[in-house]
Amino acid sequence: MSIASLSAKLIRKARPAEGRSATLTGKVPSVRALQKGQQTKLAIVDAALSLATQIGLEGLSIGALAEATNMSKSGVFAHFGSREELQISVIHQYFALFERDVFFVAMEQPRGLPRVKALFANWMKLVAEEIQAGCIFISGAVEFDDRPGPVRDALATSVQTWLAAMNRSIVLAKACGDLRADVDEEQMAFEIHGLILALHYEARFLNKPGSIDRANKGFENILARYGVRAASKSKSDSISISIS
Amino acid sequence: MSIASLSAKLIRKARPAEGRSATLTGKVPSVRALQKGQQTKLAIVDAALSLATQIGLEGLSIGALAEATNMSKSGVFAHFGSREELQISVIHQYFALFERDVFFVAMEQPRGLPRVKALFANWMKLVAEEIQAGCIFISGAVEFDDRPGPVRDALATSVQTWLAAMNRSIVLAKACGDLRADVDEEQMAFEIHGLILALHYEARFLNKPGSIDRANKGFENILARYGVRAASKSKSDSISISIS
DNA sequence: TGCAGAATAGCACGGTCGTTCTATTTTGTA
DNA sequence: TACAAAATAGAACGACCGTGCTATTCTGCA
Repeated sequence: MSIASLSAKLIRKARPAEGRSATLTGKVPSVRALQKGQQTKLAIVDAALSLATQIGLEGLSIGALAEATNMSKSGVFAHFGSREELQISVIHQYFALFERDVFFVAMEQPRGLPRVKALFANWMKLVAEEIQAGCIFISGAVEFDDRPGPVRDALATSVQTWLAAMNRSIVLAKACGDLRADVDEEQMAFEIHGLILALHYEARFLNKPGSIDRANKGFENILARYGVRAASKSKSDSISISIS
Repeated sequence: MSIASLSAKLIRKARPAEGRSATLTGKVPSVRALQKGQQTKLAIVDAALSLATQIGLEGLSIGALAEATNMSKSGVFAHFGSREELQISVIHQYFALFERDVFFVAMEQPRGLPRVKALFANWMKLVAEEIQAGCIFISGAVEFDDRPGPVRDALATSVQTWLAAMNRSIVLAKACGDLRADVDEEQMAFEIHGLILALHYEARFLNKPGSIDRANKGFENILARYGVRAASKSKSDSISISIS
């Protein structure tokens, strides 16, 4: 629940609060007039997102975006005020998509291992579906790791929110006994993250077949290591002095 | 050995054969005159490499490179004939560096687990040292995964050569009994690759402390799973049919 | 229906990009 | 030392970029 509220914070920031309440109450007149603008703005952002997943956030150009939406450059530009703001909007939009298709769906699973599994499966599905599209959480990290500024900040915040959610699900799984008591949650999250990145790399860049299977197998291996079922084998010596 | 010759092929391709023999024989006059040119060209490529590790291969601009080397744009340009050729030169140069610092050093270790460990350690050291610099095998993969052409080809070839070398070292380790007989080498290589990618991502983009330790721990976990010591528990069935 | 104000278009500016062409300088050698 | 060739510089090109300014069109409400 605290995870949901954590990410909901970001969402609310993406779209001004006035716009939301307006659709509900229909009271404020000047806000209702904005509807058309918001509508095309959303269309622009959608086009920008599908463009950014192909050529990256840095590759996004207002000219190309104008052409893709059959608008003038200045028409597109007016909605954002700067290219950076456009990029940030795209990041927020992608975050919303990520939240909907990966996070919320998985939250329907009961806490514990089922939820962790669902998060990984959905995550992988998104990345795998995007083999022709690319994940901007991954491409953006490379593009902006040496480029400070508001775009990097927005990206880092989104990614960290997501990784924190993943981490929290692991903590919960450990707490409710689905994982061994000595599990280092950060370590486990790190290794899972690695699987996703390797999948994205080998499938998308190297076009290597079987990458999805390897990611799945890797996840099974991780579960075999950290799950309680794995520890039950050596139950006798699981008094576990366990140095590291 | 076959790994070395495999990568040596690439190196030789990077610098024209004439240039090399000239330094040995000193016979051909027109070639000796090239020396100065080759010299500054190498200086340019070095500058380009350190520039590319920061802002990426796509961020490389001839103007910026000219400024960095105190040359004119056309002076720099003349050495390559096109921006793409410059990018390819940078890739080859990085491959040579990678080969020297990661591959050749590790080859001094005896085949088997020691060599696999050395390869991973050197690989990680390069990526970790580059936390302030960035690995163009990683950033380039993202930049060019949707951009066909000679640059992508050069990058993919370099990466695949390296990954194949890593893979081969695992195969050898399995063959000489350091790894369990039922190890899926590709799977193991995939998981190791994931660790490196996660390290690069979390350390470089998220500035998360402890990433190096997590990568090391992840490698230990992989070894615990695939190494014979882990299997030695069930030593009786390690008569090792050892197919490959 | 008419009228504010929002939404969009058109145009131009300064800048950087890769590239080409033509001098000019530098190099290595006969 | 002189000379051919290689190496470098300089200026200019067309293209695209983000952005600001000023019309023009469109929208939604009185």
